[in-house]
Amino acid sequence: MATAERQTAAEGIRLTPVRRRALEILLESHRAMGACEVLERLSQDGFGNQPPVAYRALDFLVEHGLAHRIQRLNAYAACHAPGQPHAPVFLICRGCDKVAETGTDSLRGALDDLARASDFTIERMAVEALGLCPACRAAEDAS
Amino acid sequence: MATAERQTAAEGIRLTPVRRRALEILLESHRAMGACEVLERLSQDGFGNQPPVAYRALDFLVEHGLAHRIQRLNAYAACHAPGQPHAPVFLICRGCDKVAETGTDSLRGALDDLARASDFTIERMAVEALGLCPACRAAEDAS
DNA sequence: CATTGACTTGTTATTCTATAACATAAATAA
DNA sequence: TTATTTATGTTATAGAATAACAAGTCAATG
Repeated sequence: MATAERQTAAEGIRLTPVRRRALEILLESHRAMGACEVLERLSQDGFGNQPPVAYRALDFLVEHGLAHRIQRLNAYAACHAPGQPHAPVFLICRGCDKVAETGTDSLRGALDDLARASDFTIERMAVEALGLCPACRAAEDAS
Repeated sequence: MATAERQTAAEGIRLTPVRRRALEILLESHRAMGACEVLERLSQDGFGNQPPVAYRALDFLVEHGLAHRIQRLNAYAACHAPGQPHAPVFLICRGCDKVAETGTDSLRGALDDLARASDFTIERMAVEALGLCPACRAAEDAS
């Protein structure tokens, strides 16, 4: 959160009350949340209760690298390493729906090579893996 | 298409008329298509004209590796290398919406390493990169 | 201070995407 | 044949996202 404040201040963009609260909500939950879920929380705190309120705040966060959008789940999650450029990898558990964010330099390297080879300019990317986290795998093996 | 027939026959699954036609439609278009777009074509060919008709056929194709789902576009595209296991990478041009499917072994290696390190069982994954294809970049630079 | 212009928020309405649930029909197995 | 599974068609509904407009806020300039 402090990082987010520093970053927005440095870039001269405005972390307004709704946006700030939306980020806090994502950070507090420690998981990916749907826009409607975020909206519900926002409206409880006195902000508007129509979809655009949530979508605009979330879009802003994604736009400025403070949050990620998990396409597969139609959900959003706070970025755990804002500021520094990275090729985030999301490990999505189909058992409990938890999302872990990781990433490696070797992956980034492989992607950069690929972009060079195909002459494609990559501006933004996401790697989403669906599977089972250790806990859910254990549960499934047991049954 | 011939590959698809061989594969379904080998696996003992049924490539029924709707499914077959859906795959043909994807193959003919050489691009990613929305479910509704596919539905329209299917209904023109005498199949049902309600959403589930398209979604079921497309889900089947994705399930069996004959097509991919491009999350970012809410669209589907035929797989260009069905059968063999791969970590497909989609290069999505934000200018013309064309989608190129590539992939490298080094990428797959990096992802496998990641999965091992986090003890996460990856069952399925997709890498989607958004950016500009050579043609659209040239057009943008010119303006 | 007043006013301009850019940005932000709230609201209404609508569009697009996807699935649940059920009835019917076809294919496979016993 | 009969039973069982699998697939299709249809109705209805749920879920996700955006367009368009009105109103408010804010900083900067004259």
